Amino acid sequence: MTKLVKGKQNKEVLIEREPIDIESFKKMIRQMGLKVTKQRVHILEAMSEGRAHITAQELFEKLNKKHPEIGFATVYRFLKNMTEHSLVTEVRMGGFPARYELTPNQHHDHLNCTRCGKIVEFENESIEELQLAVAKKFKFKLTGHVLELYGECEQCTNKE
Amino acid sequence: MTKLVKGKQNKEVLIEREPIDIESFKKMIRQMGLKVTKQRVHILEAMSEGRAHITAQELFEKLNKKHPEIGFATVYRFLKNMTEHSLVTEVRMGGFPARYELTPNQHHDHLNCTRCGKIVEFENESIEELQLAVAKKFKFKLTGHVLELYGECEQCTNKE
DNA sequence: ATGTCAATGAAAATCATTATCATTTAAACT
DNA sequence: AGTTTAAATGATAATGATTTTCATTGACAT
Ligand SMILES: [Mn+2]
Ligand SMILES: [Mn+2]
Ligand SMILES: [Zn+2]
Ligand SMILES: [Zn+2]
Repeated sequence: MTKLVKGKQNKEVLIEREPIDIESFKKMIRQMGLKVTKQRVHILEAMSEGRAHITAQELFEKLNKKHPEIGFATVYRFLKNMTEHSLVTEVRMGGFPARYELTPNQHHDHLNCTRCGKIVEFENESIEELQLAVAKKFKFKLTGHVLELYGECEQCTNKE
Repeated sequence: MTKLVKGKQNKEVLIEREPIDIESFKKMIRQMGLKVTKQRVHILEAMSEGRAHITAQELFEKLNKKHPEIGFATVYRFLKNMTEHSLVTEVRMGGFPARYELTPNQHHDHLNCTRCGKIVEFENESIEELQLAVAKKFKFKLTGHVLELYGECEQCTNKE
């Protein structure tokens, strides 16, 4: 069953992202070997505007306003498609529902405020290198990693 | 409903862990402000022997053999208690069920083989320091982090 | 030994996500 | 432009992990 609950819209500190037009969206869909449907284009539009890290539920609710004809199964399905094709990155924080973002050119990890939900994107080349060194030490072929930092942001620390 | 399915028992490369006796288990339970029950002692016993990183289901099934009177609600409940008291550490890999381990003295992160499920524990002081630096840069008070490396272990790479 | 309140276990509920399936539709082909 | 057909959709049911409920049991302070 589908809830329609408002999630608080918290701040994000994002790395640069270039805007994308409808034609590019269609191209992206074709590149995945999928048919171009209005639902898929609308999903990509919705993801490219507003909050970068969005849950499937939030995305469905956002879409539901302008395009009530889109079912949430389609949202989940297409998010999965895009994740498999690395067009979208799935971010899991703790045991919470997965959040999704259009994969930017630049790799990054996340710093999360456990009080207000603020998300900061960062990249640290030294950490990346050290990760490779660790994998090498144990003779692993490194294919991916998850680095999530948790803490309290400045505003939350001050306002208490 | 409760399944009784065998999960494959994969290798682990663990940091040192000192064995714990029943009296210590009881002490741990009392320190959490909880009553000492046989169920809780049995859960701690089961966790201290065998695979270090175990799911709630696996733990329940393991216990079920010797102590069929223990319900899985109790297993979940006590794991949650212990996690909140940092006696147990919850490890989440991808979208898979959470795994639990008795928190060792030494902090560590994990390197996982995505083929065979092998888990290697490691600690890297330089990465820890760099994480602090990142948090500081964004004026966050760092309270925790998740670092999981994914890859293919040597054996899996060879046997393909 | 007794009383009290926490703990337990069976079962139902919840939450996120995935699968099913009848219907619609994109797009390849006349 | 009309026909064909497999892919896509959306309503709904199903799933899997975890949590909650609630009647009963048990730990432990007195
Ligand atoms: Mn991001
Ligand atoms: Mn570990
Ligand atoms: Zn904050
Ligand atoms: Zn392996």
